[in-house]
Amino acid sequence: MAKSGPRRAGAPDIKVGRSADTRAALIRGAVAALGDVGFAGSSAREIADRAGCNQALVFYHFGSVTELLLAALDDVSARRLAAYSQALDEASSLTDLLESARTIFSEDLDSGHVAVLVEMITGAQSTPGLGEQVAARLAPWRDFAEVAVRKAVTGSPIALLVPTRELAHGVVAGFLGLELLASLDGDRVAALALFDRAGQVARLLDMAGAAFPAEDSTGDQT
Amino acid sequence: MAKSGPRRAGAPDIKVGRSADTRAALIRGAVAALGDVGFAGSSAREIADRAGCNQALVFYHFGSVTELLLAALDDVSARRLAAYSQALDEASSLTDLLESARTIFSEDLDSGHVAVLVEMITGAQSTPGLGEQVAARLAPWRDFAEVAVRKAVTGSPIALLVPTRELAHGVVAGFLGLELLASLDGDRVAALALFDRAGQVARLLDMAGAAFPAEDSTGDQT
DNA sequence: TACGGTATTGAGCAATTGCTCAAACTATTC
DNA sequence: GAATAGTTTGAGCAATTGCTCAATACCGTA
Repeated sequence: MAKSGPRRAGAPDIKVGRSADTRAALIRGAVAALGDVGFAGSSAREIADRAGCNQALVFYHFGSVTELLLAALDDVSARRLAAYSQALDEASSLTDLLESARTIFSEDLDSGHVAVLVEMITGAQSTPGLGEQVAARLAPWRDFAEVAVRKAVTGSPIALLVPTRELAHGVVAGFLGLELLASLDGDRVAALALFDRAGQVARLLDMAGAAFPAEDSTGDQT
Repeated sequence: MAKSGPRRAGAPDIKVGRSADTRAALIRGAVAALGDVGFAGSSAREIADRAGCNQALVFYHFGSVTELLLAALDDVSARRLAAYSQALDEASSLTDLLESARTIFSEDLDSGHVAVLVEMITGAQSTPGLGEQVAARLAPWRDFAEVAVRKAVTGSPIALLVPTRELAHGVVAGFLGLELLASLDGDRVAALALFDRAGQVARLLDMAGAAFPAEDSTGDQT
């Protein structure tokens, strides 16, 4: 939660007091609940129990369960976005960037942050109107993607695609130990994409060749 | 008013009279409900309304809502699997097979069958134990994959991967008009896979070259 | 027509949900 | 200590859920 900057306006200041701790605890409880029992199971009482407080506080501080879940999404999304942005800034090559993104994503997986994104994206389907709100909350990722594209060379927003593709893969492959889909490891997905788009392999390979001069030598761009 | 007839259509008002008809109507209602209001919204009353019968019939015929949803999954899965299997039998080449699979998948998308699979896979997460049952119901796909692998040449279960990859893509990209992810069209996903796995491109290309003697017939943009 | 089993219905129960509310607690300032 | 504002609590309401059940409509058969 890097809140750097001398003066940063824009964040709506809420009443400061003991309530800040409660808010934080509720958000942490929401993140934990989303990971453990999913979107459908994340009721006000479930979250409040994990936060160690009364369920009425959910409505006192956030107005509704949905708003609390969106706040949790914001929290996780901002944390992830900040990490990827920093990796983008510090990367000296695409290979470098890819490696950083993969490390960050792995950490996010362990911490359950990926689960929060997946649950909010998928769970929003069951609540009319929530999908648009989730999309709005994730809008900063698109801005990030544009920056990443400009910093990259090929027009492929690789820095964005890494987390989103992994997310897409995780959504299906990670579900409930579903053997069929879980058996599709990354290599097979890549192989599929190749076979599925065999007609475009040559063109893409040209691009890949430009971006990756050799397998282990890092082509430097910036 | 509605006459009984085994005509699969979108009209949800079906008069029930006999047991078999009621069962079929309930399954159709479940398929429609899963597509329209998702897993969480597919309650017994919601499904029964779409089937034009009383909600108690859900429990009379299927024992529980979950069993009805699983029956709907079976129905859709069997239909899809049969279509893909026939395409696999009749295909004279992998390119041929790929084209057939794509056509079938497109039809499944329009008919809402893909939505049923997605909803059952994703929604099962919120019900403890349901994930394993969904996995068990989808087990025939793995057997199909093995047959497909044997009939193919490269060891890549392309006929299976086509629907599952499209499914994975659709799960994320199709969600609620989520602009960020929806902008990831197939070409970009393929491009990502290439960039992400640049080190394996050469090996995979060799396999592709063996599998696709003449690949330009797909008419895709080059 | 009467009978017996099947299919269907509406009412209703227990549990859970999001959410409200009045009372009670806490911390700060007089 | 008292007043005030902010925070927390437990009870409770209306709606919805999965599911049960007794009553009844339906249908083939005797």
